[in-house]
Amino acid sequence: MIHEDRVKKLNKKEIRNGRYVLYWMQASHRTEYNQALEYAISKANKMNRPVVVYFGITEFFPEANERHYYFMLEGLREVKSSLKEKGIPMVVRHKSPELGAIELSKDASLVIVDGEYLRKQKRWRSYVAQTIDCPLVQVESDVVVPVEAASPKEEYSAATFRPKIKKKIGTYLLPMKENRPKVDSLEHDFDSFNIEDPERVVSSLEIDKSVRRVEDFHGGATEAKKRLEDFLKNKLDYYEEYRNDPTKEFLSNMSPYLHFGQISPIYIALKVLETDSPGKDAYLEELIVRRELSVNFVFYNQNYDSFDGLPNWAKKTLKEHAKDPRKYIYTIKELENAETHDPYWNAAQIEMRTKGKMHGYMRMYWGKKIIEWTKTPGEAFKIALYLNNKYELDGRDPNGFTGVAWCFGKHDRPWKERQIFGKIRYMNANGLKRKFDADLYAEKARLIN
DNA sequence: ATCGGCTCGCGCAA
DNA sequence: TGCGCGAAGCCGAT
Repeated sequence: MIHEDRVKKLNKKEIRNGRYVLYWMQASHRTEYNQALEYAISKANKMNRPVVVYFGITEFFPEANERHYYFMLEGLREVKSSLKEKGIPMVVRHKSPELGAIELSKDASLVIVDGEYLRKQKRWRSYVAQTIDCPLVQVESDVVVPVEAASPKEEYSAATFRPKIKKKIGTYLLPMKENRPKVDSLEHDFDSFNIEDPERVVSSLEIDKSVRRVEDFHGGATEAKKRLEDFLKNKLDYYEEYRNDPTKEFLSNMSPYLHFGQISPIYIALKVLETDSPGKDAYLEELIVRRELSVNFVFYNQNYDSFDGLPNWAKKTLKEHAKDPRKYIYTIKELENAETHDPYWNAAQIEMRTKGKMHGYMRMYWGKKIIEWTKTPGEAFKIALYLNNKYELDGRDPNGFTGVAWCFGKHDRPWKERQIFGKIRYMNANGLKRKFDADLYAEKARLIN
């Protein structure tokens, strides 16, 4: 059973007697622990209809480049084959996602879509909801606690959000029974875009190819689970101690997989709870409280991707210091090319550019320094978000928008006023050195550059 | 090494 | 209305 709080009717149209139940896959690129897929299967079984899964690949997805497409396609290839094992066809169309959903809805009894919280995806959903002639039902499948159940409003900080979501976790963090569709529909013949070979697909698409795919991360549910097993076995015990040390490898590295929905946060959390590791609580804090606080931010704050979305005290103090003299001013190109005077900052930028994932601790330092080394905080915000979305495999994620905003005071508190930063929390290289061997980190980056 | 101050707003207790 | 407290802070005093 899928909890009713995950389910939201996006229009008021009636279920009709169509040929199949359509699942428009958008956020959750997986077949395991996918509540939207399960919901579609259970609806279809009740109506004695087959399930059809649809995915639309557009070349115009904002800020997506070869790095993201390749990782996504590796994951989608796996989705297609595991759906096939369940007797479910996956139809891929090479067009804007909402247009294919509308076309395929014409023969559907109803359409299910998974949950997403960003502007563009919300617009696609509402356009489809009003255009099609059957229900569009959203099932939130990439959070432990559905966003509106966790809190009815934008939260001020982790401290205000934590007690609210903690009370709800038990209600939603449950093992899920997976059902097979009763009606096999593989014989249905759909015109589908071939995604067997990610390399070929990427070269055939007219996308931004200036950011190459990475060697360090490969997409797909199998790869995600392999990494999770390694984390639980070898790293979780030391997570609390070493997670803020970027010279070590003690993070779960789940964020790219979570971003594309290739693994479920519920699946991860249940696996973590099966252990008796001392790192459990610290990790679940990140996976659930912090991650879903970021969903709360993008869901309730329409300006999640700009300076305007910051709390008033932060905007005020940053504006008051916008004209303070800067010792260093770098252009976006110099930052992008890791050409600053600061070897630690450069190392972080190189790590992101080369690996597709910057260490979590360095993301804070990295963002703070962009404020310090650009002309205005408004420009700094744009540059930080641009670089984050371009190079991180988990770019464009609620976590990314929230992480950048945090550097500018979101979910944080004021500190002693100083030049440029005002009352925003300041960070400097001494802090890095206090916590880990920063020169080793810089040296490692030099080797991969 | 450790500690208090910095500073705003939330939310609970009263 | 008062008060405690907060993602990773820094900084100066002891």
